[in-house]
Amino acid sequence: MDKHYQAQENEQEIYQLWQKADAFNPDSEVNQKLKNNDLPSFSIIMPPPNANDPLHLGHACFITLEDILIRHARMKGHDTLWLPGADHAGIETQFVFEKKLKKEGKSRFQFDRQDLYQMIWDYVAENSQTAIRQSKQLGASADWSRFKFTLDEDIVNSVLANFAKMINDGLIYRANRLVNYCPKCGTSFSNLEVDHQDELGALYYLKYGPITIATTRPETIFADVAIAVHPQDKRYQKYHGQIIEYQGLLGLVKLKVIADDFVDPEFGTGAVKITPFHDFNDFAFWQRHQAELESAVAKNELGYVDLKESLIKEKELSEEEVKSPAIAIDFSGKLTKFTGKYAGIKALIAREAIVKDLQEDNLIEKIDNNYQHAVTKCYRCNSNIEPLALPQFYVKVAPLTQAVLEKIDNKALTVHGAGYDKILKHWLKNLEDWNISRQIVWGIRLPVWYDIEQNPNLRISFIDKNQERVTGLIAELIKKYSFQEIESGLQSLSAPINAQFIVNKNKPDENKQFLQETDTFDTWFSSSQWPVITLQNNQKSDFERFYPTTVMETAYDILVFWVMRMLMMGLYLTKELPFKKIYLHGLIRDAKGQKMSKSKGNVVNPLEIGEKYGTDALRMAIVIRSTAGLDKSISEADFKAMRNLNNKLWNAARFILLQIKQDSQAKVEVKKLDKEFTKKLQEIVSTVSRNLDQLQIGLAADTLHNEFWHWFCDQCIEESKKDLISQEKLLEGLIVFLKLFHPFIPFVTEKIWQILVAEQLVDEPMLMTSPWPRC
RNA sequence: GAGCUUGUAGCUCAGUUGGUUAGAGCGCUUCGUUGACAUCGAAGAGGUCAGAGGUUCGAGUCCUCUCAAGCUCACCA
Repeated sequence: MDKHYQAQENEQEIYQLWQKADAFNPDSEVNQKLKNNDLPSFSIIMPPPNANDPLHLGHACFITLEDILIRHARMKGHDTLWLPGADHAGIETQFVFEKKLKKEGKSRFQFDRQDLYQMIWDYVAENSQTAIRQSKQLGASADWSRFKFTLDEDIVNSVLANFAKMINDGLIYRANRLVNYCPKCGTSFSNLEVDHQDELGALYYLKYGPITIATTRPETIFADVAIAVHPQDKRYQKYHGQIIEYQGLLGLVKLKVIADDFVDPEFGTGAVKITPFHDFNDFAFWQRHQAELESAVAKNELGYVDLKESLIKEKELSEEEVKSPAIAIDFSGKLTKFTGKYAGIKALIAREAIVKDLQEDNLIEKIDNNYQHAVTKCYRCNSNIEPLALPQFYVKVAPLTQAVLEKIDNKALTVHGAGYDKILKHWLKNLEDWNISRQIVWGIRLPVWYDIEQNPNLRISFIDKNQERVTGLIAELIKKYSFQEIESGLQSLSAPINAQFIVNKNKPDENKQFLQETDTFDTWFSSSQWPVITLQNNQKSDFERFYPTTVMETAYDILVFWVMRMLMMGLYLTKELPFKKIYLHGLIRDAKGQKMSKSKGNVVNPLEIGEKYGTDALRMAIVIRSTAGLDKSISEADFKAMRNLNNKLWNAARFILLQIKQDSQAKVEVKKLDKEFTKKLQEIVSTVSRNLDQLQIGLAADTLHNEFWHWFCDQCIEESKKDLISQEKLLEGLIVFLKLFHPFIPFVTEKIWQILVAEQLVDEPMLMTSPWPRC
């Protein structure tokens, strides 16, 4: 044996040893032999990394924690499965791909959806093997033969079938509401995917005839329908129910004054403009007061009536548009025809022009330029989110969250991680319906079909055979283009809220002209079913054998995105929660406790650390003294210290082997401290086992480290030199420590074990599939 | 506005159902070590466990309040 343990030389070889024995697969011979049929199965579904992501410390963290639990369970004799996978990560991936297109001077609008999908598929395929290869480098003992990707055909079929089931059960419905729309990303987001940032902006006090209102968004005034005031506010009581008139920027404006106690009389002037299609509060107001407002809007008695009148005359307005409130901003973030001369200008730029014109017309009372308020931002690209009306599919969450809450109250679930059980419950009690439609290509397309004869008002855009982009209503376009040309070049489709549709995996009738919905599912809609559908689409008995899974281990920051939704969907689909325990780990921070980020330049690459100090050192540094739910700082010194631990283990083994070889003829003799030694060793086994059973992984690692170094090495080995402890006991101790350490530092322990095998000092051919010490 | 979490050695953090003298790594001081390991060992300095009160035979651990830091959600016309 070398004087120092050389991690780099051994790791690959050892991983191959395990793979050759098929030791990750619960069905393999080695594992069947190890299995204790009295114990329940033990399974973990690996959080699927984004197929496009290179590995970072976050991955290293979950791989290490899960691998520890899995290796421990396997050695204990559970029927053990760790099922790996990858996620297509819809918006994330399409966003990265579009950036790449932009660099090449191209845009997604140049391609029809089939071509775009294929291009992204190829791009992802290039990178997706990297994550698998790197996970293996970290020692992950996952069963790669059961690997699943969210866009695998069988997985997609399950997601589609479950969508149909939910439609039938009345758990999914289509509704036309305001959504969080990012004009830059070109898609809507759920409430969980937007950020609120405080910004210094301006609050404009605009003169609406006799009433002055305060607003931050003057560019939306063209879509106003009413003014809201507080019912008790004496200043405005004489106007309740009245229609006020004044000369606005683009002619005559008529607005109805309505009392509603959502208005704060202390704020601004106590009067608010109501713009239903550009603000969530105003939309809710519109729904509350629709009876009072709708017919007046339809008869063009509210809003910028002159402007609308001229649009009607010029036949620029469809019947449907006349009947509902105006829309001032479109999905590209530009102003619409309802804004007259400002049409086609981007919202923020138009705001400046409009404010200037309002000032010239003396329609601004004052401007407060020091107004601090929260602006909603796209979590992906940080653009301003535009609340826009769009028909979307929603999951009705109340029945699902209720069922989960009942299970939690019945103690069917334990959450490990600083207070996150309470946070989970809070979310389940307050969750709003979930918008699952996304206007992107990279994802699972909704199995929803529109017959174009029944739905002449479908608004579509497609690439024609001359590679030109064409946009319009299907009823008009079908006169000029063949159905086939439209369908094959289709980019996007927007169906009105009253559209008739059929839910079916394939086109419902080949003889009719059906177009498929172009929206794709929110990535989390498929991931929320992950534990169920990965097991259902694997080996025949996997679902019965491994569901519900034992532990869901993941970072706390995706508790609500993923874990909560898996609970809801898993319970709905199978009548059982998808896991019994949740273990949430924290973020890994740098030595100063700062978040790692590319811009700060403090990102640690786990593979570089692995090369420098060994994968075992990396793994041990990540978990030792870590606590569920709390962040952990790691510095270079920590990796070094753990490298030293591995070397210490190596040298302890080397010493014991040297002694045994030297005195190979010596008689077996009981020494003075042998009995005490055995007792203490037993205590360590039971402490570490208990820690691991209770998911106290950081504590288990700390216990092992201290007992091995300061008791076994500093005391026992020294005592054996004084002839107080026998060699047999030391060897026994080494074997026990190798087993206890193996889940944490699998490579160095297995390497030492292989040396013991060669010296015929142990019976089991592999440490990985040897039984856990009895306690 | 509401909720959650954290506060222990110079730094980063453990501390298991409340139970001897509160631990580890790194750093610091002194000494040692040519036969396991300098990737080492021995000895040591360094802690009013944020503060105050309470429960208890006994509190770093449980309860209440205060202070400080961080995170999340909601509102913001």
